[in-house]
Amino acid sequence: MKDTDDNSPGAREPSGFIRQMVVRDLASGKHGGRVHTRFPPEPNGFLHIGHAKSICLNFTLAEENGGHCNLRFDDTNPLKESQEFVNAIKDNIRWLGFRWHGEVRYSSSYFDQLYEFARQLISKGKAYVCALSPEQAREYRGTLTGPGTESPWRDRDPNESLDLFERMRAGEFKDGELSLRAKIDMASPNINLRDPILYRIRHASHHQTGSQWCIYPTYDYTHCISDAIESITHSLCTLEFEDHRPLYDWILHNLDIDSLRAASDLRDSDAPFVLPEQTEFAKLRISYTMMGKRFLRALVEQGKVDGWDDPRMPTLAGMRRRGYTPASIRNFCEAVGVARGESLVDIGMLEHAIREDLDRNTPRVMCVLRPLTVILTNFDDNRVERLRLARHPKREELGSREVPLTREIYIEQEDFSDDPPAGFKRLVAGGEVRLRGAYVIRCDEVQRDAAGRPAKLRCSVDFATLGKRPVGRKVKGVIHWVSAAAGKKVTVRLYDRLFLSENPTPKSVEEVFDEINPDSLAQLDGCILEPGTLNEGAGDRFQFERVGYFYRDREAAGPVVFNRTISLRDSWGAGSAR
RNA sequence: UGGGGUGUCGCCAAGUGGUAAGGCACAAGGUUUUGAUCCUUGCAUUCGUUGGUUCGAGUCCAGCCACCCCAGCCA
Repeated sequence: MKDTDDNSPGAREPSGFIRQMVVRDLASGKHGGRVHTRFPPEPNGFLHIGHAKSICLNFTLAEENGGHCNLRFDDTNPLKESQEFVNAIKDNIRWLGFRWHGEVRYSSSYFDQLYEFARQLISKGKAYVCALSPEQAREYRGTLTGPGTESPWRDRDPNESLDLFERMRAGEFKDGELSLRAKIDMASPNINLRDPILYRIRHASHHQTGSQWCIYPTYDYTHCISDAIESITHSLCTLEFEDHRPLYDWILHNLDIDSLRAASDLRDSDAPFVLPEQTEFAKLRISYTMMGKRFLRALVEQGKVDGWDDPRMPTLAGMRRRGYTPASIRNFCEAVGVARGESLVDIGMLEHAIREDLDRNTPRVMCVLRPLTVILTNFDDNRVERLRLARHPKREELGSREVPLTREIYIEQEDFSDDPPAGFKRLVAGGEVRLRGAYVIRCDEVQRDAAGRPAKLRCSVDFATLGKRPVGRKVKGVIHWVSAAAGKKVTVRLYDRLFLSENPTPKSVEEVFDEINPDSLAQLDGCILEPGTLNEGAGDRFQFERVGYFYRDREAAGPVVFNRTISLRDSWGAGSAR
């Protein structure tokens, strides 16, 4: 992001092991000077901030090196996938601001080719049709410390396997009855090499291919070939696939390289065809957050949250609805970096990224969340004073807005105190405070409700203080306010972290529910917003001065709702959260 | 008792044999009609640990310790 200093002496070396690897590969001409990456989600759920890390990595790596990045749906398991997720994922990636190269890809569109390659492996005696049941296969696989046992079908004649494989495809067998396996090494210390399953029978309809197939290739078999077909150079994935790399390479190296080339996007080009290589990096984990799909799904399905796009969810849809900007998420991913060590990123880094963006780009407006009535006793009853306030304290080019001041206004309940703590610089009985962008007022009288709580303040305005310091005294406090007559009533939703513990690592769905913060959502219905904020063209993102950053929720009809994206930093009264 | 990985400031993270970048957080000052922003300053004699090689080691070697991943016809 900041390597824009092209006139600085000595171009900056890219940092991070993946960027360095690419630079090295480019220098050595390994892939004919190409960088081609891909983001390969399975459409079985919504994307979350962890996926954003991978998206940013793949797309920016290509971008920085004049390469391309494909979007490929890794859709080899029809049981878990759906078109709904395909659409949502495409939408999320576009929202983040990335554009994939060419058409969207699907592993499923390579099914014919994959089938042919499987036949090739069988013919070469590198794969066989096995009749072990899933349970038997597990027993035969052996353990972490002990070798496996070879399948009795392992040395089946290739022609017989070919015939059986064709009949599997034709639908002659039931789910689980037969499978296609690679013939590698049942004694390998790497369990992924103990004759892994390449194809399984699944009489299920697929969101892309319908009922065309009843056998489906596995991830391990599909991924490497799909990468080769798309002439991917750098295949980036997370650490848990490290043990799969030898299998990734085995499959590619046991296929005829010319047949791979002929199936690839490079088939009609002069570019050298080089096999893709897999590189792993650590997944993103964030404190007070949980990314497991299974657990997120449970939250949605059990109604613990409002849906996949609930603003408390770490999904991109949720973060978007919460008010996160694409830039903030991209900056965050850049700040976190990409390494091979498992780490737990402080959620404060995410909060910093969104505040940084919003502080710079968001117009200011006033909104009173919990109103307390104030009567300006020396302000004429039907007078409306139209004040001009800057939309942004540092960016004049953002212009100004008109804010009406009237005799009756609202201020924040917590900006008045009967019993002020040390250092309190807001309003107290007999004390003075500045109304933001307007006058200094003095609280002359406190009217109370039946319970003795302040219900209405009667204050007098010092008319000599508009844009000027009061003479003869210092008034430190500045509070926000809204005209009672002109203000708009809106609903505000305040969000807090969804999980209580810093590192939620549930084992079961029940444990997830135990981790939920009961106060993660507070809805306030009687908030009073500065008029003009709801006008056409005013935008959806604002800083409510002294309160936080808010995003207008357009999902629901009915009353106007603002979601709090993030509070302002608050160095006053660290413990006393609003 | 198998295999594959990782250990640098409270949290991320650069660093690839020449004497510990940066960001977040935190602390202290300054500016301020947002207790915000902004600015300044401070914040690892030390890189899991013990030895070794070297003029010199976070970087090389060996041992030890800790943590993560792998036994789906999931991805």
